Amino acid sequence: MARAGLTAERITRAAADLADEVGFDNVTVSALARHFGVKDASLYSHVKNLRDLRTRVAVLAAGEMVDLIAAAVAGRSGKDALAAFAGAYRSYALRHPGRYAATQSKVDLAQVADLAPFLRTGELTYGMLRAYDLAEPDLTDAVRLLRSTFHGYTSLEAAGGFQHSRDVDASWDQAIEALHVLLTHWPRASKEER
Amino acid sequence: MARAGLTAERITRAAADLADEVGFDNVTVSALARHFGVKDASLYSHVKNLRDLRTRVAVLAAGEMVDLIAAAVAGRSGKDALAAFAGAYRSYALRHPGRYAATQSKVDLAQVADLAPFLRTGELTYGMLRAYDLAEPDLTDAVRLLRSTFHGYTSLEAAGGFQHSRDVDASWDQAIEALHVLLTHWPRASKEER
DNA sequence: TCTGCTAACCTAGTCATCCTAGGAAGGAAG
DNA sequence: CTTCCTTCCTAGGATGACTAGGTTAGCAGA
Repeated sequence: MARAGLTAERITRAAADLADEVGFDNVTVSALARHFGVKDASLYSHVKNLRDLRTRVAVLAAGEMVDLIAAAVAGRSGKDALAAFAGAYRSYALRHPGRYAATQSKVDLAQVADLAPFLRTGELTYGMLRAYDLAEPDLTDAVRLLRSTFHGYTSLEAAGGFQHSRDVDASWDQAIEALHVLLTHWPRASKEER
Repeated sequence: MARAGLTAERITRAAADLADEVGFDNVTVSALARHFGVKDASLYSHVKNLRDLRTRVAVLAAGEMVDLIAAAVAGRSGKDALAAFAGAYRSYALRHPGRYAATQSKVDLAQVADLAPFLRTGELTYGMLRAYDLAEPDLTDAVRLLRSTFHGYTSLEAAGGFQHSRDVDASWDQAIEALHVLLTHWPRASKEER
């Protein structure tokens, strides 16, 4: 019998593709085994268990996503960078819903070998805000607000949470515009706040 | 043998409690049956299937949540109303993570008998923005941005997505403050936008 | 009190999935 | 050609969703 040529990487990639098709939660070891024309048990030589597989998909997706965002932001600053970051973020989340869901799943970071993809996203975000001249703790607050908005908007949109009365792309552009205005008029923490 | 006194409502409530304990995705018919000291099959006389059960939990949670928000917002307007809305929203999401996850799960609204809880949230949000004097389409855009931020922040916080370097409550207060500023300086859509 | 009916609940079974233990075969290194 | 590791297998246990069809509790009416 011919070997299927299984690898942790190939399995992870197939799992990510499957997640984009049927949803991250519906990725099953059995379905992957069928995809490779192989028995379920065979996958366990390459992947510890389902949680391990999910973690691998999360790392893969986080890496892909941060690469795309980095490429989009490169050479831009201020409002341009903000729009590029947001556009790349939303584009990835909508194009790869399963992969994106993976990045948002509770991953035990202690289990992750390569933390770089997760850390780079933070660095990119902080870098993007450099143009707005914020100091801590405003900087962290602004980062959190941006992340929340990006994640919230895309996940609500992907879940069909918005009615169709108003174009979703236009709303998004407007949201970016609004966030830019917000960052330029950021209400700085007064001294009595810590 | 004594009857357990099962009801769709009792099952739904138990499922919601279980969801808050172990997570919405980990709610299982078997576990609920065990909780009632009953066989799995018995639940299917009251609830069609797992999806039906999840939908019921979602409706229950949405109703509870909108009631709390409505109570918090009542009699307030402007920034006060915004802070009250946001506080009630976040408080519910953090106190009842399983229930909150249920409200965010993709619910086939065609299956839901009572749509009122879902519609009331929208009404409350639009009402809250009345003080900021926005016209369409800015109004819808602002609503979407607020919902995105609230949902994004609470779900990132619940998932442990924020580092511990900066107090999460303080960041939240600052975010509300920032959103208030944003709403008062909202960049209105110019005429060439539709 | 007895009869009947309608649920509520059960037994028994199917199917899908995750996962483990241990065996056989491909194929590269010696 | 032999050795040995890895890949993939068979076999099987456990849990969970769900169905078909039977039994019984407990109430309504005679």
